[in-house]
Amino acid sequence: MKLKEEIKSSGLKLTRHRQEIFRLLKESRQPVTAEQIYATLRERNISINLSTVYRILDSLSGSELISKINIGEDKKNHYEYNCMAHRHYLVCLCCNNIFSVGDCPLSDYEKQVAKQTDFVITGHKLNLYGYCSNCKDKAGQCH
Amino acid sequence: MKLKEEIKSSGLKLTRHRQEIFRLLKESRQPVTAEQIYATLRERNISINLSTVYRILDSLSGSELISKINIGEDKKNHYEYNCMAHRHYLVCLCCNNIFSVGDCPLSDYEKQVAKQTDFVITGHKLNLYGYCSNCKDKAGQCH
DNA sequence: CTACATGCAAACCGTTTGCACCCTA
DNA sequence: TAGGGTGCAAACGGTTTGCATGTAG
Repeated sequence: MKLKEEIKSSGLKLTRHRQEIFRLLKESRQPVTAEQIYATLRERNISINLSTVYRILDSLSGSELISKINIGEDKKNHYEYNCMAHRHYLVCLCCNNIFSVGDCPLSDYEKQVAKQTDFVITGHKLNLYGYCSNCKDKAGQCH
Repeated sequence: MKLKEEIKSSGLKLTRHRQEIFRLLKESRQPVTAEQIYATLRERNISINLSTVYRILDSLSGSELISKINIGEDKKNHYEYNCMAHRHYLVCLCCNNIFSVGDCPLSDYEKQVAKQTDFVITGHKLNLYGYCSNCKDKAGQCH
């Protein structure tokens, strides 16, 4: 489905800003923050307010067009196009970029923990930390 | 080692407040937030300021007596006695309490992802979500 | 024309910091 | 008594909100 239809069919009004943000997320290979989106749009001479960025991210998440992810290292949220797949994240401790990983080794483990703890387990989050291929050689010099 | 010695031997001055907070964490079966610590101390008629709680949590973490954990669901940090073991967390979506889990199934997976992505992986965080044994029956009624 | 989108400024909430005073070692 | 610990109030940073105006359908 085309970008515009995706937005419309989720019941949201089609706005210049919504299109730009949704496109940006759809084309980005990595989850990004509200600030990053804001900065990118302004570089492209698209005038927008930060709170509008947040509101748009909210409405797109509400319609499940994108997902909000909470890595928790810094306090900033990240957002990515919602491909409807279960994902894990790879966080670079040097450049702070986040990469998505598709496969998941955990279904057996969930069952095992459920048994041990008497929890009903409904999901999980797994983040891996390290140094990406760009940063691995300068690991010592990072923040 | 006794509580007081643990604090002293890490180079920190021994204070009423530090003792109380460290003891509270050591005795708690669950990771807790700064606010929870603050509230508990005041219930016990120990007068303290929230910023002091944060400062003590900072210094205890700095000395590795406790660890700071960043679950990321709410934006609050949690703290727990540092048992020096690698841990994962079980978060109850109803009462928001956090439980620690000891065992970890991920070392093979780390190697596999490292190969696929050309990352140097240094660690990971795994959180499981669900309903604890107290809450599992009222899952529908939670926030 | 109406309901939702937006800009702006102010509020929010968890956490941190500056400064004056206090107390442990 | 010196240097770290503490209370208080104010700052901080990411995010949210109230209100007046703008715009898509």
